[in-house]
Amino acid sequence: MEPSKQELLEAKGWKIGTVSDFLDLTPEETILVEIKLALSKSLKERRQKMMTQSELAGKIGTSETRIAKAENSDASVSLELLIRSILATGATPKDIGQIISDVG
Amino acid sequence: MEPSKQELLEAKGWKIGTVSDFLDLTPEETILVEIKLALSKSLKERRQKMMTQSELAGKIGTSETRIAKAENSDASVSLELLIRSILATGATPKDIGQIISDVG
DNA sequence: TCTATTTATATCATATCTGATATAGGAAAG
DNA sequence: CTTTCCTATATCAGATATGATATAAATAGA
Repeated sequence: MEPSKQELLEAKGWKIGTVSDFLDLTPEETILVEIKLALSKSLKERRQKMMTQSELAGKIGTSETRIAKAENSDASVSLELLIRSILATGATPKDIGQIISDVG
Repeated sequence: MEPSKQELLEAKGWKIGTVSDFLDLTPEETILVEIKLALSKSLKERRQKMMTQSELAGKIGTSETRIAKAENSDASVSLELLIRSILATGATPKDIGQIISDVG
């Protein structure tokens, strides 16, 4: 994905469904973005129920900064960090599979 | 994940279930590795049914080289490239969710 | 209010991942 | 044996993601 296209991840409050109309994303790129947004949203919901961003960061050896970015769909956060973070909330592969399945 | 731990991804032919005994992986790290292995395996199966590595590479603007590495669970391949590759085979979020759910 | 805690944003050097290139192995057909 | 096509592996410069640090903005409680 090109840098310019990752900018949509910074459009935090935007309604999904309008993003691919605004930027010229292929269907596959759109799905990938929606998967990332869904993972970010789920991470925030799961994490808030049980611990602070700092605590979660400690579990996977990263910083509170990066967890905040992950939960806010910052473009600098990879799928890998999103998945690692969600796993640190106790999510199972089934949980993660469900989040992704629900995208579409 | 530390570089040394990514080496297990190079243990291509190994039986899953023995890897976390050999390397000192946390349960979360083990799950992440297993997710990557499952995605690699699924990518290869799906792609082989419909096109060559070069054709798939062309669809997402990468090289045959990287698709070969993705299908062989090379440690240099990110989750992002794996997902982008699988999407290029026509996989839906439900397909991908199912692959990950099946991990455990 | 003040203070402590949590979350968010910016910057940066380093680490990791990338596409590209070169090259070789392997399989199928002539 | 060649040739052709497909796949695998190694290397590398440049791009992207990383953890760390600093700082500010919320949020909550006294």
